[in-house]
Amino acid sequence: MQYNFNEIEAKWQKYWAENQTFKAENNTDKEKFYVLDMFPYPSGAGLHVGHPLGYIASDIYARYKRHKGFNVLHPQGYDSFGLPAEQYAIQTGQHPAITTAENIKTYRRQLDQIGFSFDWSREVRTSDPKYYKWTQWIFIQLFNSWYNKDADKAEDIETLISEFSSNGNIQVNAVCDEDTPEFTASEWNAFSSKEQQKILLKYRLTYLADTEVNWCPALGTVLANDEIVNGVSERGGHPVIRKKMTQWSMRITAYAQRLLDGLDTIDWPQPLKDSQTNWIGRSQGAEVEFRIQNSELGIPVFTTRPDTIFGASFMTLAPEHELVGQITTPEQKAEVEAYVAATAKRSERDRMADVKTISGAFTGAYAEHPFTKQPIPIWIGDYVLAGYGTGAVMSVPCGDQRDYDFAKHFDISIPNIFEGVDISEEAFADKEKTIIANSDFLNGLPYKKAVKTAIYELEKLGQGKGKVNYRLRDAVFSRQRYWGEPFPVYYVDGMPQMIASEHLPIELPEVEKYLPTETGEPPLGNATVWAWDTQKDAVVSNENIGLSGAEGQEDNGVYPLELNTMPGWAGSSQYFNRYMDPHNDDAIFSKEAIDYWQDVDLYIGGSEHATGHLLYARFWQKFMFDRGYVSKEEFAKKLINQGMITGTSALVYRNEENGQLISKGLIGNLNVTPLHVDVSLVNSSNELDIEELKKWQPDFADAAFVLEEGNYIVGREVEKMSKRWYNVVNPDDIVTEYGADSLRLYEMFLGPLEQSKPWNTAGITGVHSFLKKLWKLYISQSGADGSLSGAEVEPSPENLKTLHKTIKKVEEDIENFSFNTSVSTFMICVNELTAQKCKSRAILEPLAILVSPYAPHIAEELWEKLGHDNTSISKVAFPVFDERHLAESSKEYPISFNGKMKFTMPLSLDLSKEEIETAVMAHEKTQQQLQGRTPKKVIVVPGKIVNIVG
RNA sequence: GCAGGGAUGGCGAAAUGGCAAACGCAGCUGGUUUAGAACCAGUACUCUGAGAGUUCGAAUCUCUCUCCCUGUACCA
Repeated sequence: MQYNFNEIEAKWQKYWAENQTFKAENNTDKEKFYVLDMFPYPSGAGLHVGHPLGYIASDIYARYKRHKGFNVLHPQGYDSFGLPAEQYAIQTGQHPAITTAENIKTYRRQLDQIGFSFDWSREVRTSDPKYYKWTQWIFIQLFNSWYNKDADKAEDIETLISEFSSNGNIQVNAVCDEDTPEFTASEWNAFSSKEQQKILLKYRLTYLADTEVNWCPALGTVLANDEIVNGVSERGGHPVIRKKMTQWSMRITAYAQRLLDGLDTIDWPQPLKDSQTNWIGRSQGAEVEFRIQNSELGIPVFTTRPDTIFGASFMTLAPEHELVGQITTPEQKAEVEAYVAATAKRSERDRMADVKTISGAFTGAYAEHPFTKQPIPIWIGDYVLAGYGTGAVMSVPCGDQRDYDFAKHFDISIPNIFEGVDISEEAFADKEKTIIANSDFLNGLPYKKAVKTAIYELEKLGQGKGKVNYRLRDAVFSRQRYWGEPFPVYYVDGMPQMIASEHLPIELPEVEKYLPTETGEPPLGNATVWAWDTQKDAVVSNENIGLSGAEGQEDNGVYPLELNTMPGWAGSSQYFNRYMDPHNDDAIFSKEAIDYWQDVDLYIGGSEHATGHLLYARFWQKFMFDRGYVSKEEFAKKLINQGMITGTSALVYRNEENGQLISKGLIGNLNVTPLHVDVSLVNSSNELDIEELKKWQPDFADAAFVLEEGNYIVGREVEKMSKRWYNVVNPDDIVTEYGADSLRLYEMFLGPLEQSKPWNTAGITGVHSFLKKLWKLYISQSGADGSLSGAEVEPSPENLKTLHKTIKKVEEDIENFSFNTSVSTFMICVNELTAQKCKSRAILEPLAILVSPYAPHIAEELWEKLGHDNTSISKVAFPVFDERHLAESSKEYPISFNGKMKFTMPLSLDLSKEEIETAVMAHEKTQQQLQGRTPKKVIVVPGKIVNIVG
């Protein structure tokens, strides 16, 4: 009976679906285990073989945990809002919901045929109103919260309002906008409602603020930084300008320190933690106030080196700094304005690319040194960024290379404040070796002490204090897009109002076209039914909008709704918790569900989400924790980044002399151009199928080929899997030809999970023939019914030894996520058992269970053949390793001389060190090696090795 | 520039202080057999990027260098 994988796989996939084999229960005494994949964006291209790698690994782990008796939650869903569907809609007029639904269908079919043990009853789609209802709900919770620094957590905005009305904001220690004014309780109570709302926005965890964006007038849209190339739009090459727009932002900066500290509590890859750490960018130093001469103004600067304050010979402001206009002297005005204008014209990208050119302008103004009271010239320069720190620096040329270069370029003095250091060529920035000189009270102090003293003296003067600065900025949360979550927000008199949670979801309105409006409003500006009626609590036609807010007009309670939508990361920031209770219409999840499932035990996905999704999700989780909705401050205990599967492109070489295609081995010194050809045209020996190539692209139909030994040998190149290089391998083809179990095994067999590795379809025959051997081990080839003969015989000690060393290795491998070595172990095991002609049920049953996480279809079929009718192998207990079967009485000891192994000899494991030494020394080969010399030393490691030195 | 990861047969890799290259692909030899293929038996290659150190013993630990990948950057 043949191993008919197509039939077997279809049969068991149907069985699992019909029996809901992998449905996780919320009410059970079993211990929980939550295995999660990063859910995919369903793109139109479908899956290639690189995509399922992480899913296969997590599926193996989930199946293993079920065998181990856990109640496993292993859900899957779709991150289905996003740009490609919208762009397709702009081009074709097709509603993104339709394209998205079609793509999901393809994804589901492709995922199903690989045999994943997902609990599909819990599927979520971020673009489903039933799902985004809760994304909108979280937004409202954020709006209704502020960050209390004293409690170090988010609290209900009502607690802040009551504090304001009884004590004002003087004693409030909150994370808020820089420009928040101070007020007393009576002042607060005297404010108009609108004024109060404006002030509260400065505290809310999501707030409206003016933000600089990249606006492309020709395309009528905001562009992300990566959509701009050389200052013009990537698409169309239109100019892009910086524009201030009112946008929703998330006060993630409130959580900067906790996001940093939390990293120590989770088992995530170090590179990922490092990029989050860098992204948050904590730096410790001081804020120093420099007063401007002949002026009331002061300029605060942030520095990590307050110890070098006596070396500050000038100040530099970012050209965009708000004080530039006010402090510039009439004589310098023309130069400064020209410089500011020139900088504004340069794109971010230009500025970043060109860091070598030094430019700047003198404002004519002077600041006063806090200690020496000497005048310090104030310059502007584009090496100072408006968005970091205070947008101004105290320039210490002797201690900072950029300041040094600037000073040299503009001939500003470079005082040396370091003991025994030569600064004639470059700045000196080694903190550890720093001894301060020429600095009054700091003279002779090393770096750390000098910093402390400098801060102490600044505080005494009232011109500075110790400060921690973060690179992390608040996250802009508005997008001028159609295909995203609408905000549950309407505007009364320009102030944002939240729609009450019970009226959610606010569903995306229909629009005629998915482009921005002619007046430059986002696509939702095209919607005609997009106003909120506060009487009916419903979305109504825009025509009903009253003349609300206008002086003397009657307010009919119908207001315009927000036109922006939420960014891609909104839907993915709490989806892992929604899986716990995905159909709950009354709450994002029930308390029982979150209490039981708690958090993700294992999260597998790509490292490209390091500073996006994974940072925002941690932020929202901490917020949900503060507000008491979840019990874990970190949502995923362990995270693994699977590596990328790269493609192995195939290349033919065109001789530029005569246009002939030259086989790779014959190129020599010829001038050739490599051309990509489809990988499916090449066999495992790199031989090209010339006839198929001619059919594949007409360009090759008449080409002449220069062969070596009768074949055309292609070149190979490992590149990213992409249509462009004709190296994409579709899992559907692999499944049809070799089966899902072969695909699963092969993806694991390729190499360590976290490593990037090239795909080469040729190698799959190895694991495929392993499966055939496994099948043969169980199924008698002669018996027509495929019955197992001799299954009841007692296993031999040899059989048991093979089985138990396999159990041990496979269990260790799964726990260590070393799936590639498990596959080798299975191969060795089956090779051994085949050689032993093992037919014993006591061996074959546990082996089927061991294999089942990796190759579940064949395992189910063999389990059934072993007589377990109509039951799934998926929840059978994992075999228990028994050391007794591995017990050995003797070992083949390697005998080495000065560390080089010369021969082996068998010795009993019961022998003592001395007995081993005696036996080894007595051996004739030892005497041969020594040639009469007496060894200096004999190292005996019982059970391992003997080393003779001398 | 900075941070992180890496370098082992022709290829993917295994071995994390004790017999380097398990397992598989490709190659070679032989056999059974075929329309194509498939299957079985057997087999070679190579000495861990370079250099130094620690050790009885190093692919593995330490240092220096070279090269490759990934991320990130006038961050004060």
